[in-house]
Amino acid sequence: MVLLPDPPAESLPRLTRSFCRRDTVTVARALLGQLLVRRLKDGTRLSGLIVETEAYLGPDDRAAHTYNHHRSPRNQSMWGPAGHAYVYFTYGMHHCMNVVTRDEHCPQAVLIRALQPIEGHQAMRLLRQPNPAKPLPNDTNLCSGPAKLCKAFAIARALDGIDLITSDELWLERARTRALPNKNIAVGPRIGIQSSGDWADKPLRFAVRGSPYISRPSGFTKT
DNA sequence: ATGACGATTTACT
DNA sequence: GTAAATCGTCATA
Repeated sequence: MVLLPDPPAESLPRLTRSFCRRDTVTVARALLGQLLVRRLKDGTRLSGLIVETEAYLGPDDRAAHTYNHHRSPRNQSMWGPAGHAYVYFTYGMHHCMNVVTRDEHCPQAVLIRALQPIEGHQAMRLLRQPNPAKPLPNDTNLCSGPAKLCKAFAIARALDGIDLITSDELWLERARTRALPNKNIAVGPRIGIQSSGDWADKPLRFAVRGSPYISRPSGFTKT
């Protein structure tokens, strides 16, 4: 089982806009092992290593919110520059967060699906608060899904469109210089998009191989 | 104005 | 394994 090492306690250099502007699959892979950081209003710092991502490839991608060039107030962040957040609300109760990739008017993004909690476990637990009488059994479930991590990080529509490169509320830090080697990346079809025809089968989900912090251990077809 | 639909999670059989 | 929760968004009228 491959556990990622904890990054140093002090803050790391940020990921750049150039990092995010690259090919979306490349970014989805390169984000694995990098740190998502949140500063709450009260100053609390939360962070987690990214262990699972999905690539959404724009107008051609039937599973993407920008399929067939669909553009609306909801998804306009995907049409903007790389390095901004696309946060959407779904199922009447959940938020999910993406990192926008490529150039402006090329509406692609990487969905962040799971994190390995690093800083602020206690605050995250309070934010998740599934049932105060029945606390979460362990930290592997804290951020093991796209909506769970948004809840734990207090990420909602108010943060949609935020610039992850310059923001002091939500940003990305470089926890590893080299991309995770391919042999340590599990690859499979994306989750929850079964009605998307042939795009449902494409290998656009990426995870740190063997990590206990991912949303679902099954479904991976290759490295 | 109305109805169908989620890039999900949780509880329950 | 299945089902319920719950509502913003968008297409249609």
